Amino acid sequence: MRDKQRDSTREKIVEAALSAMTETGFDAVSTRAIAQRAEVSQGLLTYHFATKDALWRAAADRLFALQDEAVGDAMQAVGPDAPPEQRREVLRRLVRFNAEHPEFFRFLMLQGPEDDERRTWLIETHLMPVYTWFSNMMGNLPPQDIPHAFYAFGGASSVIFSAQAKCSGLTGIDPKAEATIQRHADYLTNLMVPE
Amino acid sequence: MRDKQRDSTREKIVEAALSAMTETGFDAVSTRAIAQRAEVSQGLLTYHFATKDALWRAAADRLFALQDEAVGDAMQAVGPDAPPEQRREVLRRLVRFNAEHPEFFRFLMLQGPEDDERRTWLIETHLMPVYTWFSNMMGNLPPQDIPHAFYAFGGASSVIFSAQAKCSGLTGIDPKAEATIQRHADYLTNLMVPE
DNA sequence: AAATACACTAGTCAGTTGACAAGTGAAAGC
DNA sequence: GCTTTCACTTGTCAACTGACTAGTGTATTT
Repeated sequence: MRDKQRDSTREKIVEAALSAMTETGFDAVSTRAIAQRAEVSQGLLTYHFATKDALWRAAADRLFALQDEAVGDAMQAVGPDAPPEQRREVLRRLVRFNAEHPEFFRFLMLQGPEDDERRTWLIETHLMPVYTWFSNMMGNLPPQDIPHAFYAFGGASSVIFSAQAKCSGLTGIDPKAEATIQRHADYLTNLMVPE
Repeated sequence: MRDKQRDSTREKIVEAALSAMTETGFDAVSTRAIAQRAEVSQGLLTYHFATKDALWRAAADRLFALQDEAVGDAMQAVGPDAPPEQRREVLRRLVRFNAEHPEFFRFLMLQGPEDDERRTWLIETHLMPVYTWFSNMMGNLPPQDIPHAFYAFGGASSVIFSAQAKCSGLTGIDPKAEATIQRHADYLTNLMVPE
């Protein structure tokens, strides 16, 4: 009973931290602002997460857990010899994940070059597995193209959703609309894995 | 004589502000940190630029002036009926610009949804013209594909360079290397405008 | 029913923030 | 040569930062 309460509070805090941090970045967000979003006292943050840094890591863990849940199994199942349609399906799911979680890409981009330790931790703990799966899935490409495909697809599939407010103001289309997501997925899939 | 000094100082400050702000974001950077980079006193920032916000705008102006210098003329020259090779050349130059100025894309991404006024100013003043040129250049595509092409190419051509430190740590390739830039330009150009 | 455990709050700390006020000194104008 | 201009520095301000300490109240254990 008390444990359940504890977990739900921690979750509420991580959720608030994640959304706050992906709006303005780690350093720009105060623990008090996060606490206010989570509707708890500021002291409670340092109670559950010793430092702001630890809270950042908890937010990262949550983010990659979400990604794994959404595309992990599909991505691992598709190897270099898989039929193109399977690959296309995984790419479509990745686009959809980025549309539903624009904070994922923002979190990665906002983590700048300034903090070596956080960056290294992020690469080793979370980024490397994803890159390995992607490499395996796209193993049909020439090996030297893999990093380019990874970053090209990563950027191409995310920016339109992660720069949401700018996108609708600029192009008039609504990046949250189902039709937009669908069209973006189709557009990219056709580029990367032609039928 | 004094005017020249004034201009070079202002430039030094804008330069420092730009590099600092694109590392950690607007709110996370202190005016004192910027002043230190520019090797001037903190008070001088408020002397030349009344507020931190004004300094941000000056940084944006400089960034888009750089872009215009690098690709503006080429982009405006290529219309919907231009031969593919011309379009390919502009895309290659855009990739190169993003490689040489990874701070450009970072600046755009770090500007989150939090500040309406800055975002609107950025769209109307700088983003809209670029989007219009791009639309015109890619006028051979179905109109409804234009926003998707814009964001897909924008993201695909930038992230590998703007996430520099993460990229070399993750993939082992050096995004600053000439060969990498060339390869990325070729890879993307072939995707977007097949020969 | 008394004792314990612990999720949680309030208050406090030194250090940092953006902006401003007052002063300095060297170049430009007369 | 005297005055004015102005790029620039120093010092100061209230407001805010992350982390810590000392508590409080309620559920669980004995």
